[in-house]
Amino acid sequence: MSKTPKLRDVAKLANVSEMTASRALRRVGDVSAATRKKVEAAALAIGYVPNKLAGNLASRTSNLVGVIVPSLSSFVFPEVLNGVSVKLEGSGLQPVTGVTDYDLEKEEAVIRQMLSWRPRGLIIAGLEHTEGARKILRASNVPIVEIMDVDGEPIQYCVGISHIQAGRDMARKLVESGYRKIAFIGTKMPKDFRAQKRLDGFMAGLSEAGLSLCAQQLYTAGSSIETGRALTARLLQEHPEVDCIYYSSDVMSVGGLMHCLAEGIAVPDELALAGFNNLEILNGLPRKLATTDAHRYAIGEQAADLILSHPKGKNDGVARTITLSADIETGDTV
Amino acid sequence: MSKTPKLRDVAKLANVSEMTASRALRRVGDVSAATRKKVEAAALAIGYVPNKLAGNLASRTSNLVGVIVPSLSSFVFPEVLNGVSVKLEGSGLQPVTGVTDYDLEKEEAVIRQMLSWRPRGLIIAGLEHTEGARKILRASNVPIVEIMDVDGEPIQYCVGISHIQAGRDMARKLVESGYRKIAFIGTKMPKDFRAQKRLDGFMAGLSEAGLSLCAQQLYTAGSSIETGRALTARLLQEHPEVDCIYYSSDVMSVGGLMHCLAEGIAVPDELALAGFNNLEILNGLPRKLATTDAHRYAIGEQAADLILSHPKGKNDGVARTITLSADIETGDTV
DNA sequence: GCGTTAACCGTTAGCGCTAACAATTCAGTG
DNA sequence: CACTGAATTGTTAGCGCTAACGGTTAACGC
Repeated sequence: MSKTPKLRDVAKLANVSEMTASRALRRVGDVSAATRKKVEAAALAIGYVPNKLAGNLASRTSNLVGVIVPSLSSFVFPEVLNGVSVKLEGSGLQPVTGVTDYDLEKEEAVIRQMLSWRPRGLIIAGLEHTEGARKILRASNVPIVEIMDVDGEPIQYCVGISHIQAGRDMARKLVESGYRKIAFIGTKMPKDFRAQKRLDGFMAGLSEAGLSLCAQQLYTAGSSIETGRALTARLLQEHPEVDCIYYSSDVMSVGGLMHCLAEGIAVPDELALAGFNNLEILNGLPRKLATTDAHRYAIGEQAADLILSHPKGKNDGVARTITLSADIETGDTV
Repeated sequence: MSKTPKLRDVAKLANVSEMTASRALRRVGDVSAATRKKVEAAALAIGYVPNKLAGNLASRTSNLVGVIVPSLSSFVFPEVLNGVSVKLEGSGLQPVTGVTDYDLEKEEAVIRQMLSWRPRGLIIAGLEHTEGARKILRASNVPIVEIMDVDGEPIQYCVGISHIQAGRDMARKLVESGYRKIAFIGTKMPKDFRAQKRLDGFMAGLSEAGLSLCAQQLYTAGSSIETGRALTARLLQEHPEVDCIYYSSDVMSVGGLMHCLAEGIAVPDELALAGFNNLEILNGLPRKLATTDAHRYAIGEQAADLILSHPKGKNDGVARTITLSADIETGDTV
């Protein structure tokens, strides 16, 4: 029990060449069943664990897939990750997560770090990047999948929904349902491009109907039920006439619902609430709130699929965008 | 722009040896400021991205930290991951996540896969592993941190809370508060060792007071508000006398609260609810439910700290366990 | 002027594995 | 029985980088 055993040790013990041992353990090429058994037994006996650093270096490929997300604290990105994870399972590929904290400079550093592993693919949330990041991504010769959002210029592959459209659709739906005094509550807006796009689309949708936001609360911290509740309380105090609130996230709209429950405000009769994401926490509440399905899990799956099916060779330069439809779940609210 | 540039290309362009270029870019050893600038400029000019596979192989270390968790779908493990991530930030270490789906065989495979990257450390949820896994972990010469749970035999480092104690404490607290008809609702029990331990501790706590569970609902799917609500409804229908329910998770207890809100059951006067984890979703609800803080984030942080502070050399064979106190948040319930 | 020291840079020799090709074995064949 | 070709195994030459050590240079003191 001194050094960690190497392939050489396995080969010696099994009385074959290193190459044969390597082939046997990886199950590639022609190795007779007998020798394979012998090699496997030897590997097991000395507790051999292959060294991927060496293996990947020698074969000039890796089995890593980088996944770069702004945050892991929300409910959103873990689910994307989960979709990626599940899809990659069995393919031999391993997701590696990087977190950017909604900071594009940090994102560039993370991208650099990821690329230095020579991954089989890179999945990045968002279409906004620094020029430097864009440059190394393009030069990388690795399949790049930008996810969540399709409103922008993808580098190569792109899977997501149109947040502008999602905002606009929700505005239309709410107007159509008869609401006129519509407010907005959002968090972390400046750095969350997608939330910003939804708001832009939402306001555009209102304009189409000759309306505009009649109140607004912005907050630069993370989303939470508590925050949603507090902001809703404040907004209603200042603007009691509001009959409908659009939130940047379901977590916040649930907070709004909690406020209404506590204050005896009838939802949706006195006040309608709409969020975004279609999180699981919406299910089981006293009222089913309106939301837009952001297809988080599906986005993760499809991104993984794109990487899996990407042809080995040179990138063909053809960008491809998959737009998922962001369907509105009206719930009881609309 | 044909091949990806290598260190050699940088060195050539900067008119220095590869070694000097390497030192300059890594900022180790003695390199004059002038040459470093030259090398950095060259690297930037040709868009050099170092190859960590090669670098780590040559230096026989890596900057990866494996984090192995049962699931990413719950609210629990992403937060642990987050703690690890934040703590590792700036240290140059990168977390890599592996998911086991609460399956010990799969866990062993994931451990094997992680070790093949020769990581700087391994963080694994839980103390239960297959014999094979235990063996390779022990032989690996990599710092191993088992997290979440301290009720068992750690391999080396361990950070977590005692779930047995947590269950027992909650039982005592509830009994002390006057509840006598106490029920339990849990999900995914057979494979979730920690939930099982809490239940064991809880029942032990009841026994101490001469009580026992007066009803129980088990379910083998993931936790959700919806499931919590449904199981609560069923349990109360079958056992209307119940005055207090202990849930295996806060998500479930929130479901219970939703049922009570819908049915007009007064919480905690008619029915007390207690969960586990102290999730953020508990904040902002009409009632503050009782729970036990599982210190998820802190566990992640401390696990990362242990890896960071682990001495480079051989493991000294000294196991070390950090037990965080699982404090009860009584909320309005108790 | 010569040794001494420190700062800086280069040379050598791998890290542990695998692609590519070469070599061997061993039926089956005419 | 040499001959062919498929199946199986071995040999060679790195993958791209860095540890370890050796050399060079310039400054400085006695």
